[in-house]
Amino acid sequence: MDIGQREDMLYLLKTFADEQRLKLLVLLNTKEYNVTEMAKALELSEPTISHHLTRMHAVGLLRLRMDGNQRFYSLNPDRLAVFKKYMAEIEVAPVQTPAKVSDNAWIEALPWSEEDKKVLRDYTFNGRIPNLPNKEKRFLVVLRWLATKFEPGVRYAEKQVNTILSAVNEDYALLRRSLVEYGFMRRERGGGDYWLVPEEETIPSGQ
Amino acid sequence: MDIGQREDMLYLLKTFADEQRLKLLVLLNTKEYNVTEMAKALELSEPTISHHLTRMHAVGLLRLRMDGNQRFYSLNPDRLAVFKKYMAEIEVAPVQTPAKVSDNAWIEALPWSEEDKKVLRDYTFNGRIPNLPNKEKRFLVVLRWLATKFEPGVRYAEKQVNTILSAVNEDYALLRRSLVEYGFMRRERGGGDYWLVPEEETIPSGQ
DNA sequence: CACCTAATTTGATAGTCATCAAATTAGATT
DNA sequence: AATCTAATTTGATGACTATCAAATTAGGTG
Repeated sequence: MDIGQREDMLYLLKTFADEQRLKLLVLLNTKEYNVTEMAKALELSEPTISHHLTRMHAVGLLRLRMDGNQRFYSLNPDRLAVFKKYMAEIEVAPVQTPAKVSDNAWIEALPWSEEDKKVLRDYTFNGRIPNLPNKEKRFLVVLRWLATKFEPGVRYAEKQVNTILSAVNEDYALLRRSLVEYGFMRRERGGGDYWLVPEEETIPSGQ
Repeated sequence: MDIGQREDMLYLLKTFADEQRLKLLVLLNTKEYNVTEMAKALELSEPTISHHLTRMHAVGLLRLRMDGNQRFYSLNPDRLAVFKKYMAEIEVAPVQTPAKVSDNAWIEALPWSEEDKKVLRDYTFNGRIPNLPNKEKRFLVVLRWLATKFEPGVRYAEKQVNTILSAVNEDYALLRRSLVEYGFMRRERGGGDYWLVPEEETIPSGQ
């Protein structure tokens, strides 16, 4: 991606990155509109709409048709196509990891079935789980693994739990809730500390 | 595109729409970096880089690997893929015209062959031609039609010509030049007014 | 010309955010 | 502990910009 292209893309991006302008794009996707109509549709003043339209027109995203007093704006599909091309060109190179085998060594060390370990291998990356599995069965594997990150007999404040969980996935709230729901952890009545449920009271590993 | 998706996309867009963050993306495309390295590369302070990284990490674009004191950030290709998918989904619908038949009535009124009229029907939209045809043959049809917008015997200043042509397509300069090149109009020697070439001296209509 | 309507421009205001210096946290080392 | 290094957090500042009211421009019509 050359420098001129990046500048063009940056300006296009900044134009797109506004809630009202996104709404205008969606509107204009179906047909052309004049300024008054758009102001009504978005519940904004005409000067504001005019401001946005001027900007979008300046980057070439819009076409303008004059009709008497009125100005009808419509999308410029060509320009949109250019933008989409830029976006598509952003490389999603399979990030060349330092990829030490040791990164996954901890999985092999777990006293689990091959099947469960495969789930972990599939979903972990540098010790994190960027995307949680949807299937309940695999999600349970993740939860069981998360449980190993807590010490038996120790009481954890909610904040501590959050910190530990967020190291694995951003949606730590979901994880915390799920750990309790599925019986891996318990919480003090009335909302206090959390603690690990002893292994023998837990759902057994899949086979 | 549902509402939640649009919010997600908006936040992603805002994250992308910053010069430094774009640079970071390009950097991280090849390999992981720690904060100090990135600060050096972009010639910004560490807090500033940290600020950008935090944001990018919050929307899930980055992975984080801790190594002693250092924090290595890398791209999250999955999340990038999601963003690209959003972008690709922006519709470039073939703008559905108000399509009153009356809009096209003027075409039927032309004393031309069906073939030529079909070209005009295909390319006009509310009296404009948003995308000029590439094929020379069709482009000539457009030029012949444009010629009808000028009065025989009248001398037009360049600005007048531009105004008339830009009502049809933004690239009025190309149109003006082409009208002269293909012999539909002439220009005063030394660069002055334009005028229409009498019909009988013009390239005849296709069949 | 006077008037009406559509739209833009101008000017002011408020909110967001990129940036950096200074202070703080946290891991590693001695 | 004391210290060193890497990074984040805090707080302040400046730049940008979305928004609207008021003024202005411009086409259309009586």
